[in-house]
Amino acid sequence: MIPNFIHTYVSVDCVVFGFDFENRLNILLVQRRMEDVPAERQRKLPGSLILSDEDVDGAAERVLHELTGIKKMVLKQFKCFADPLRASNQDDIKWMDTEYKHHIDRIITVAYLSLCKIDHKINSTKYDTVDWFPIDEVPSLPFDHNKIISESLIEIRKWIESDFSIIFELLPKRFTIRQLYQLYSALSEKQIDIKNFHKKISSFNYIIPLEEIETNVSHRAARYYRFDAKIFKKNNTKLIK
Amino acid sequence: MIPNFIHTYVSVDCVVFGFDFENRLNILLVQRRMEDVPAERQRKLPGSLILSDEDVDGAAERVLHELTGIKKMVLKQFKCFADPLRASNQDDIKWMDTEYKHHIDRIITVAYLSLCKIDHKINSTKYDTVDWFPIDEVPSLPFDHNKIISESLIEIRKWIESDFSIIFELLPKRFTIRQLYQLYSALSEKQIDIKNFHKKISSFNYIIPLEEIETNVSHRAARYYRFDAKIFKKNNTKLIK
DNA sequence: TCAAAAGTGTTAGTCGTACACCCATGG
DNA sequence: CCATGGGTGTACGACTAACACTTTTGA
Repeated sequence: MIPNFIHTYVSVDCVVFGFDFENRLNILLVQRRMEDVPAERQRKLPGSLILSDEDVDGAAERVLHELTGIKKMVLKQFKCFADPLRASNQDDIKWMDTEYKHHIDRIITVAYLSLCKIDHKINSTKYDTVDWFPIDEVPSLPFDHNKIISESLIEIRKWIESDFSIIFELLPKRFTIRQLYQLYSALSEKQIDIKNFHKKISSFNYIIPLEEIETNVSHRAARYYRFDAKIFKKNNTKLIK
Repeated sequence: MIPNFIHTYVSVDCVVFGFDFENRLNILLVQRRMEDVPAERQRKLPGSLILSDEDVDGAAERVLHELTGIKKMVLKQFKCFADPLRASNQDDIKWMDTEYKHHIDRIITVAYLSLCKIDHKINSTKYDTVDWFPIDEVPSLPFDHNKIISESLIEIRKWIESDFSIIFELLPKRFTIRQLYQLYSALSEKQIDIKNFHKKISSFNYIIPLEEIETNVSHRAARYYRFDAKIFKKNNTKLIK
């Protein structure tokens, strides 16, 4: 043992975004089980220590699969959090003692972003409770999970900017241009006129108009569209600057 | 001890870029001392294990300071490398044994980008040998350092794109627009006509023309300019899209 | 008939690109 | 006087932003 250098466990934590029907960004939180702690303090980001034969990407894929039951989810590593005091809260140390059957007093984590259609069924093999929380209703979380979430918001915006196509991971397979507009507005600083946005989007050959239109709306029904990833990849350019 | 979960050392490694007078991107490599290994195999990225009271950013700052003697260098964390086999080469294990006086067989690292004016004096308090290598002349390196470098190239391009002002960290304090052009060309896919580049750059109010001009050139002497960070921050916008 | 949103068209202005032209300097 | 690069001007086309206008639907 070298006393000066850290010798520690390493975890991954995943911030999974969804976009709800009220045009809000949401995040998946799980429940950790602890006695003597009020239910509101029981939420946390899904995550896990890394196994001895795992790479970090592999660990994140495992966490996401155990969380949702979905096989292949898009994911992006965005930052390593290693503040020496990030796991120094007594509740957190106590939780790790029981969860991992071992006393852990420092731990560094590698944070991942992921995206999920909010209407997709969540089938967790690991957690009893998995819920969507609108980002402005996320409670106070253990460790530095609130900090991770706030940095993930900056990161998802950069991600959309550098690869517009991943925005469709958050939308249903068929969507209206207004839905796309509202999602884009929630994720981008730039505010675009919706009419011009409509014109621009519908001009892209990888946005395919469907026969279906909205029903039971008190205004002219909007057309549904789908995103064609193959055509997008051919053009490859990022068409929204 | 939990056998399934990794319990490991964590290091930081820094890829420090410079831009030489032949318009090539360079990288700083240090020498590790090992007997029975040919000199060509002795190069590596500057790095260190993290100390027990350090955050990763702090460790990277320490490494950069020990490497160059410069107090504040811009730096950016870009990726955690944690392949279980990244430190499984026998030479590398042997080197860690002597360097850290302890047997280490797995180690994960957090990679950082940094930028340095290539004419700045390097005053290392830790390494005897620190040298600039043009990126296409980087030798085969230990661990996954070659992989880290190739990913850092993608990352520095993204960085320039998202914050144009950091490009001036690589240029001398006074520079010609041609120098800036050549650096930009080396870092960007977009190829711009140099005349239009000139017109655009010189129109920015944070690019200040100096009285000085080139001497001893066999053509009309170019004016020197300097970058004014304060004025840039006021405008804040990224002016090259 | 009204409100609300879909969807199309027009126009003015901005910005990038291409290129012509003149300037300055050393060989 | 020529080659080389500095530096400025112009003109065209593409894209953006603002907004008017028409269409469709339920209440």
